[in-house]
Amino acid sequence: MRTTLKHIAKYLNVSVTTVSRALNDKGDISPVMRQKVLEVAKLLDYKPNSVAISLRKKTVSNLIGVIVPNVEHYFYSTILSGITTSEYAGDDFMVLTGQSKHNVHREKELINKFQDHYVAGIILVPTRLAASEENVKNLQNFRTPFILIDRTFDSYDGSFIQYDDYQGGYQAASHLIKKGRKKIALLKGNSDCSISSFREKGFRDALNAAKIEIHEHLIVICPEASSVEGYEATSRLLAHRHPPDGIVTITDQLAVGALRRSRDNGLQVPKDLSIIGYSNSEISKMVSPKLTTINQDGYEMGKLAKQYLVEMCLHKNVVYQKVFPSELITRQST
Amino acid sequence: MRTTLKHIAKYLNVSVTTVSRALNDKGDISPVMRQKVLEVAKLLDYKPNSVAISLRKKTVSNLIGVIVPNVEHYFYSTILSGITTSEYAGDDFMVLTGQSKHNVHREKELINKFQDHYVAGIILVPTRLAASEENVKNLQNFRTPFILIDRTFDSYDGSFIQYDDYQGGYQAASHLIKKGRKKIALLKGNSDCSISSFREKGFRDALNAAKIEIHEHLIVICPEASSVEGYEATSRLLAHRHPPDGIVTITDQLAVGALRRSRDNGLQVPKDLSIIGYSNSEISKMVSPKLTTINQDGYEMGKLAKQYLVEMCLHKNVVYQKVFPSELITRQST
DNA sequence: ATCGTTTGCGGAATCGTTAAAGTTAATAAC
DNA sequence: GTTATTAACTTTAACGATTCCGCAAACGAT
Repeated sequence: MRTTLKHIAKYLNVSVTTVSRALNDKGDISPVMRQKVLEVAKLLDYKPNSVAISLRKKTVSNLIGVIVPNVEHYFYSTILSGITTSEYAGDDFMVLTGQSKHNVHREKELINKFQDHYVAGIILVPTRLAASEENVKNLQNFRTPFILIDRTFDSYDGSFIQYDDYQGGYQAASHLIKKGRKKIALLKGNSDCSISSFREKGFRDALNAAKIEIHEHLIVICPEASSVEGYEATSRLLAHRHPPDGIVTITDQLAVGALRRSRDNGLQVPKDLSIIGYSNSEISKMVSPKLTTINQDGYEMGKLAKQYLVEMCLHKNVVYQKVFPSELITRQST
Repeated sequence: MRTTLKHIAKYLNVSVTTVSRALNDKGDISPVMRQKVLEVAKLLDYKPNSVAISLRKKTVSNLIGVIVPNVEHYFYSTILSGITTSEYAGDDFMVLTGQSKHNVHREKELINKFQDHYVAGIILVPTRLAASEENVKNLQNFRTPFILIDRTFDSYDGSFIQYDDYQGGYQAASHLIKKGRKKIALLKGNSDCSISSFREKGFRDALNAAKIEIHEHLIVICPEASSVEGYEATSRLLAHRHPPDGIVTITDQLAVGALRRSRDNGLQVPKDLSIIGYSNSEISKMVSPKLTTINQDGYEMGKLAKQYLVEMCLHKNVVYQKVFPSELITRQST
């Protein structure tokens, strides 16, 4: 049997309340008694029962809920890793994990279940879809603190952490321009994906600033942003009368697909064609030539999100907002 | 405020006990009353408070704990994905996630915290280290049902799910032999890693069965099993007086490193050198040439583990053991 | 009519903890 | 020396659910 407050109380012949107060150092308690209780607690190896605490306090537990679209995806898994690795001092939070699988309905369900379990707070990596906004707005009606990672919404004024996607797109395009590329293609995502839109905007602004013409036929939508799609899109691009000499992509997966297709076409990367990825994923370092890419450190985002969230649980009504500057990582593919 | 049993009871002017019994369909309750309670419960949108249930019933909750060495690792993240994706009927289990980071101490800590939270059961992917055995033995002393994934121990008689590593090593080596390779190298892991040992045993038996000499200098230990190590190990192998014409590896990462080094040496894969990976990871499909590898479907393992665990929670003292046959996936690198 | 059994429900205790209110005894105040 | 005040506890009551025990009505058997 686990040691409870009762055991300690009986041991010292005091009331349970006294023991509770001593351990929490809260309320009327004498230093002498406090010391005695602490000793016995250590002696009996007392560990607070978090379930009972949750029930009693109704919401403040040492549980946080995390929702990512997909744990298999490297970027999301690094976020999760940053959250679950306890580097943050005094941090014994447990992490409830759920995958939305880019399904808004499931996302909502998970949020509900988290609240059932009295989570202290929620870290949410919203779905790529615009519909996630509804869930976020709903979440704001409750007192459960939460923080968004990677994506936000226009009118959103709560806590969030993200990378500067506009700047990332700008940087990627500028890099290719600096390398002397003139016909630059873009493999982007769906139009209702705000991240892709921001990157595209940066891309366009960079080309405009350098007075380089934007060929709309070189801008291809790849909904899944997978390597297969990248392969096929590149296939079509290269078959065109005016093929590109540079390709900007919004994921490393797309870039890897583009890379494979280029090689299959007998092209040399980066001599004939420059390719730049996005995310600095594991794969970007393993393909050859290694991918130039835009860094996105999910681990750091996750770590910071947890720190923020813990602070938010402690002091209500605090808002943390952080935009990491994007960072170009130059390797062999450009 | 959330609806509780009390609310329903007051609404119907009956006792809380009756409501509880009606909802759980357990104990003395008349069909008429049961029906009435169910209706009101739906009307008031009653949802059971899992925290209160946990506290009262002490252990049976709808929470399970999962420990993987590292969520960033693709194989482990697919396992986690299989567990958290609720494809299993009537399954509203929440998942507590923790990373051991291959640290036995941390593994133990996580197990303790899971038990603090009254998890119904635990899914454990043990550390690569032999020391994990201690934690598992300890776990057996409690009544918390648990199941191991990927690794087990000699005397272990509890539930587990794994792939046949011996067969995998055998299959990988046999495949290269069939391709006419004579000087076959092995990039393996540390000696205290049982998985690596099993694969090595399969490898050796396959070579022996085919009467192919095993050159000990072609067997290299790569503790991290990373692509960098694969690159360096291959570097040394190729510099040898009798370089290999085939390389068996225990991870796709090692194989990718080997691939890169081979190309950097001007060798053609698979013409001059065959390389085979292990795990059928994302990367194995993205490099070029695409890697021949041994399949390990983490998603299926995770999914099954959860099914088993749920059953184990329902009917105590059931033991599930499953060994998936290994499966060769032939691609371009051999 | 009487007794035992079954059926269906209510009351109260309980899980481990916290919070509000109540109780001492010692100290301070005049 | 009587009355406030305070410090340091204890008692009691929750949080939301389950479960043991008890009780009354209904039923069947003798």
